[in-house]
Amino acid sequence: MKQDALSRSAETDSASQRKGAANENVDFGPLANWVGFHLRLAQTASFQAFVAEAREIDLSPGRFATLMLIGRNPGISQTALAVANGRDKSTLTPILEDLERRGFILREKLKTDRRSYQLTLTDTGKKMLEQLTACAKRHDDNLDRIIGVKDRAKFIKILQKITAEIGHDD
Amino acid sequence: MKQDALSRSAETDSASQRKGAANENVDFGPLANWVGFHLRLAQTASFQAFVAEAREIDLSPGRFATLMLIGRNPGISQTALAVANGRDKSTLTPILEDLERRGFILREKLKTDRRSYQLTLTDTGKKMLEQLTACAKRHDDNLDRIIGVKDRAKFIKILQKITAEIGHDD
DNA sequence: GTAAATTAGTTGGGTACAAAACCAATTTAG
DNA sequence: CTAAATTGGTTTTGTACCCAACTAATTTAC
Repeated sequence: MKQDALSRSAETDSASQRKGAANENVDFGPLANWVGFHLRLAQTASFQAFVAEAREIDLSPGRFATLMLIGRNPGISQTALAVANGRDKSTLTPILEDLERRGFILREKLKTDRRSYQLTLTDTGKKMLEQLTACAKRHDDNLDRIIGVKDRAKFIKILQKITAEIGHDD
Repeated sequence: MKQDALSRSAETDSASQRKGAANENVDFGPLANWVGFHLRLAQTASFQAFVAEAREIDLSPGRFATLMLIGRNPGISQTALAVANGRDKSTLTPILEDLERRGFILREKLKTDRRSYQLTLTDTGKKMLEQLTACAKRHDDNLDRIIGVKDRAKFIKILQKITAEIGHDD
């Protein structure tokens, strides 16, 4: 029920004298019931799976969300993009540079405010976004299968609630 | 229903002439329904909140899980620890070095297999673990309040299912 | 026995991220 | 209009992570 890469090695391992700290027998203590811990594990796993799914295309999940947000909000600024994306604006600098270099996006200075950029997708970018969308859909269908259609909405709602409310010690 | 960290800043921001790409009006497109995206946002938020909660103590969530696992499984090896922790063993190298340097853990070579280390907590380490446990409990209670006691078990179960099943394309 | 394969841990190279300090353009106060 | 504050974006610095290549210890094959 909880086989990771580990159980494989335990089975492969004919010698049973594993010294008390093998995989299945690890005691997680209170960790086993802590949301944050499982959140991290699930996020990591899902991320990895996405990367695998999108292996043929050479664009990470982070890039994907970025493209999607630009596609949906043409003219968006880097700061707004960062906020929507839940990342620091400084994180976006190299990502956007890369996306521009690869010809997926355009960065035009605003006439009215020459500090800020106006981000839009190029045609190539739009094509890429379509590919990625298909790919992400496959990935998400997988998640659907695992979560179950019935619980999905509720699950997402809880995730959103966590994002919105935690740390905002109201 | 979908306020992120963003809405806060939008409220703080008295000037309402945000130029069309502000926070609330961002169109997330299909992203809004994708589990992976929300998983990332929630994980990041939860992580940040933990760090804030544990600010007085100077130990990150990752360190915390590591300490807990060693405390619960004295003598565990670095590799087993990495697996349980869902991280690469190479990631643990500097972390364990740090924990050892700070006097929280002991790393003893096994007599029977001089390649591997046997990890245990020192008394200081045990004290620290207790502090952290209390701190993590506060953090988790917060999450509890957000998720609701009723849904918590189910939520965790789904997270585990994702961790276990995704990528194992059966 | 020695050679090949395996295993525990480390090192090096690279990505993704945040925080703080910074620059330049713009707005606000006086 | 000028000085101060604010804002959009970049740079720098530091952490956390993975992967692939490596070393040393141990096991397996012959």
